[in-house]
Amino acid sequence: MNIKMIAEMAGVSVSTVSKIMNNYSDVSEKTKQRVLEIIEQTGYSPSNSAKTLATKKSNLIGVIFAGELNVEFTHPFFVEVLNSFKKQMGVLGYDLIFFSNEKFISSGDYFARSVHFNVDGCVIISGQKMEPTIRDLDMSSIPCIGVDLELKGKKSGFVMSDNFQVSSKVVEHFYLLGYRELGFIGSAADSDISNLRESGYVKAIESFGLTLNRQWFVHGDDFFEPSGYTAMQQLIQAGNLPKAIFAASDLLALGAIRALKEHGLSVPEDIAIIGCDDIEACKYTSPKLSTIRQNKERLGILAAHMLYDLINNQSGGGSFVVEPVLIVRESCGSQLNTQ
Amino acid sequence: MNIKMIAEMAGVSVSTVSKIMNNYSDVSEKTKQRVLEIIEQTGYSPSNSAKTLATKKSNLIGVIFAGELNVEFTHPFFVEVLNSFKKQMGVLGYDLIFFSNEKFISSGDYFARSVHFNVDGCVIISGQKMEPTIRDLDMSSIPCIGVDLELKGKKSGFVMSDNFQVSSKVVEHFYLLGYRELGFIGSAADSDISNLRESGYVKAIESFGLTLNRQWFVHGDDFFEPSGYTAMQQLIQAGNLPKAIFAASDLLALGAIRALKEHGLSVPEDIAIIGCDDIEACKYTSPKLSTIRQNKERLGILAAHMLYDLINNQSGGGSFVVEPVLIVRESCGSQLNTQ
DNA sequence: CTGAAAGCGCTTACAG
DNA sequence: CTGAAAGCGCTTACAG
Repeated sequence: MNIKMIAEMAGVSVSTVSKIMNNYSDVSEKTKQRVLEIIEQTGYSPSNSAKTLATKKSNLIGVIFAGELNVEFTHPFFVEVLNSFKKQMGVLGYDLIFFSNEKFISSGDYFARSVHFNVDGCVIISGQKMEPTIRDLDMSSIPCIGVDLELKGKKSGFVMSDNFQVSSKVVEHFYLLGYRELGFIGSAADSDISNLRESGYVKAIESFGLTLNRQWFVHGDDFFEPSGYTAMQQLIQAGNLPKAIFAASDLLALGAIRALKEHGLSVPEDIAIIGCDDIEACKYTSPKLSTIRQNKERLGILAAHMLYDLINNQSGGGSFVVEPVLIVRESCGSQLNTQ
Repeated sequence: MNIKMIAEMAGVSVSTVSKIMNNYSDVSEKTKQRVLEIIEQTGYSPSNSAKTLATKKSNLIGVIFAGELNVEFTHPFFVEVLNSFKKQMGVLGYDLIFFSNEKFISSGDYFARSVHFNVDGCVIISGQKMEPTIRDLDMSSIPCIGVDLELKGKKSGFVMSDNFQVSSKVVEHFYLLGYRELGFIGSAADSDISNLRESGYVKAIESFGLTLNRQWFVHGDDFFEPSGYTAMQQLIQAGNLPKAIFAASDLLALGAIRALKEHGLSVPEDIAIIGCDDIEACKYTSPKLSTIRQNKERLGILAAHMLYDLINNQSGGGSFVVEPVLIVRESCGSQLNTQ
């Protein structure tokens, strides 16, 4: 079934059918109805490849997770941003394509893949370690939006959480609850996100006039639970513990709590803990984990709208920062101190 | 940059370049090297739409989540199967496309979307309620693989967990631990998966010669935590509690545990519980949740290979069943009884 | 071993 | 308001 067959069935030319499919106004209402009816009956759907070839627009958005391969869909942050991005992009008339073909000329070449598929734009979500080839895409003429990733290209923009606020909200909360001795558990030294949170934390501690004690700052190898466990053990072995700890991820926080429990210490009575990310498990642990939530839905929606504007030349990029929110549950000791 | 420009730069014809790109053998090694070098230098990547138009093969696989819209990426099962499917499909040379465009003629028409994008095949993952339009795709000539979804078309196949075994492993485990009074918490009456697990559970109870007591079978409105909580409350109110309960999802199990705790009952001492799915939270709750895990990675890999074979006419469909595995943690009371 | 030409299914000036 | 024709960038018989 193609446009030629529809044209024949309706007794009109191919051009006329095309015009009708694309909402041109210079077609008589009569022929329009007739053709539309046939399209309806036959269930005809125009070939996207032919259309893309003729127009250079594919209505496809490339989705890229700039980090370790094949963890994307199990990455809680990515997945939620993506969900809201997809929904919004769908409303705007676009479908999503994921690059996974490993037979590709050079598998990390996102720019080549983007021209290969003629995508109208790309969304790039920041993962653990960024691949350098992302820059080629960023600098190209293909519209790109970074999520938690600072893109600088002429046709690029980005959205991110206010990472300074992430940490500053934690410090403020600890401060108001009366904690003065604050520790930190981060990921590896080469993690941008962890470093951003740590430096924001340090700045906030200083701006609250608290004493910064580096011996309470420890780091794991990644953002996962065992790293938090090991990091906390270091702290315990060292002897002198802080009263409250901010962990750069919920899993790190959970690992820390496990280590604490094993040493007969309780959270939040002996030590208060706040995590980061608000993963599903926070609600079901004991104590329930207080955490910082990024507004992932908003991040996704903003990314979609910015990308749309970039594609349609309605904006020259730029960036949006969205405010994180502190979720108070049990592990920070709020109830403890307000009782 | 297109094939014509490459041809001119190399001083050969477009046909020759095409042959080289597609690994035809009837090209001299000399010209082949020259052309390859130019391709390398220019970073040329052939247009997918032109290629698709000419060959009717897109190297694209449509990914469909047959259920409520826009929950897909936050669905733990979907996401893990997809991760492994994507990886395997990538190795086989395919990319993935997600249908989200809501401006499409009729947004639920998966068949039309599939021809629109000329996908080589589709993977359909079973969600809560299946949309009837899935059948059109199933019955079409487009290769399809269902995951946890029985497809019947000539060019279709499916992979699924052995749902009878899911329940039967639970009953066996309970039995060996000495529990004789077994309850069940399911989702709504129209959920296929919940029903499958329930009937398997009933069959297993009977085959172990245990007494089936329907008053210990309760249902929530969905698979989420609050439903488990409410269902458990019903059971508690009714007075007479079973000694062990199998919940059709981990979240239902977690809700049930919360209700139990609130009534001063403890798990597994007063009542043992096994969930289903093995979500991440299981490891971090207290007690840690015993559960049944579907082999999602295997499901994804199998789906990819079957789809590949279907696309390349190397098989006529069929189905694979993969064995679920019981993950013993704390909530089932294993330690309790073996001490 | 190489190349000219038709064809895939659309869109878009352009002529009428 | 309608249609003929060129063109988008590939592939593939086919001729040489």
